[in-house]
Amino acid sequence: MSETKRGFVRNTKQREVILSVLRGTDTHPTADWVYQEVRKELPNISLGTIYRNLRILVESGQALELSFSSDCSRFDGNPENHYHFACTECGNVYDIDMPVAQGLDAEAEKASGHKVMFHRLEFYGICQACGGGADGDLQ
Amino acid sequence: MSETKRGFVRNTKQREVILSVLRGTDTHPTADWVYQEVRKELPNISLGTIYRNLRILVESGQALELSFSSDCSRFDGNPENHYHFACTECGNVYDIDMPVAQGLDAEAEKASGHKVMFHRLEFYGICQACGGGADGDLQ
DNA sequence: ATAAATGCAAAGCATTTGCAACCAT
DNA sequence: ATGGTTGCAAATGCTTTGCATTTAT
Repeated sequence: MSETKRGFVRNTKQREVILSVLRGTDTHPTADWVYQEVRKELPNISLGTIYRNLRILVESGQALELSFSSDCSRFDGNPENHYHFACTECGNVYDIDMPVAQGLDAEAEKASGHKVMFHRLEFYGICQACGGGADGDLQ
Repeated sequence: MSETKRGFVRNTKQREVILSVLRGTDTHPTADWVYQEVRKELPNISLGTIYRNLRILVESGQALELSFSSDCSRFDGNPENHYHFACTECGNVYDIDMPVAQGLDAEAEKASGHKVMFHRLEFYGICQACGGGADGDLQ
């Protein structure tokens, strides 16, 4: 789940262009959009290279991936809005019993100018079962 | 993107069992896990039926789907943690310029007992371009 | 020279969909 | 009887991967 280590990384024209495309937009593009864009400069690049490099950029902290922790949807029988904790180690998702901060919606609405209906909040870290206690502070 | 309207919905044994399986666990199962579980009671049910009914349950507010707004990953060239707004109408994702609430991590850690490293917060609603102004209150 | 990175195509997976049969209303 | 629902299988779409070749070091 966490293959964050990579011996060393070579600089390639492809990765350079991908990163500059990513930095040059605020549209939170999909991999395919990046592909189409990069192709204008490197017509022979392949989608596989886009994916491989996006992953490298995310793992090395140069880009953010916007998606839920899991690669597939998970479902919750409790339809009321509540928060979740996802363990980055084992992938388990837990409910968090803490009050929903409604004030955040108003704050975001003022900051963005968009009509905010609700929000979703997920916490990430190491769960108790994986050795990450709330007060452990192992590292 | 929003096919929330459905003429009327019939009650079926399949949907009943799916909902009870969903209500009977707190593991935030995947569609496939639900499938395996429901199969113990209805051996002939198909995965397609699971997916169709999970969608109905989510659309009718009886269950929650845990996933990012989009069906595919989106990438952000800004690697610093910040919040996003996703329009439920057009699917566009916008950055929100508001301070990251670090206090939330401590609160979640206390409430959950897990070691929290960071959190992700997304707001949902109607963006300005789709007619949802911050003060509009159209409805 | 050496191993990382690429392009290409095939494969993998989660999810959706077309369709004939079925069944709740 | 009507049309929503199902089971099945094929299809779709995003993402990954195997491999021979290229290329940064």
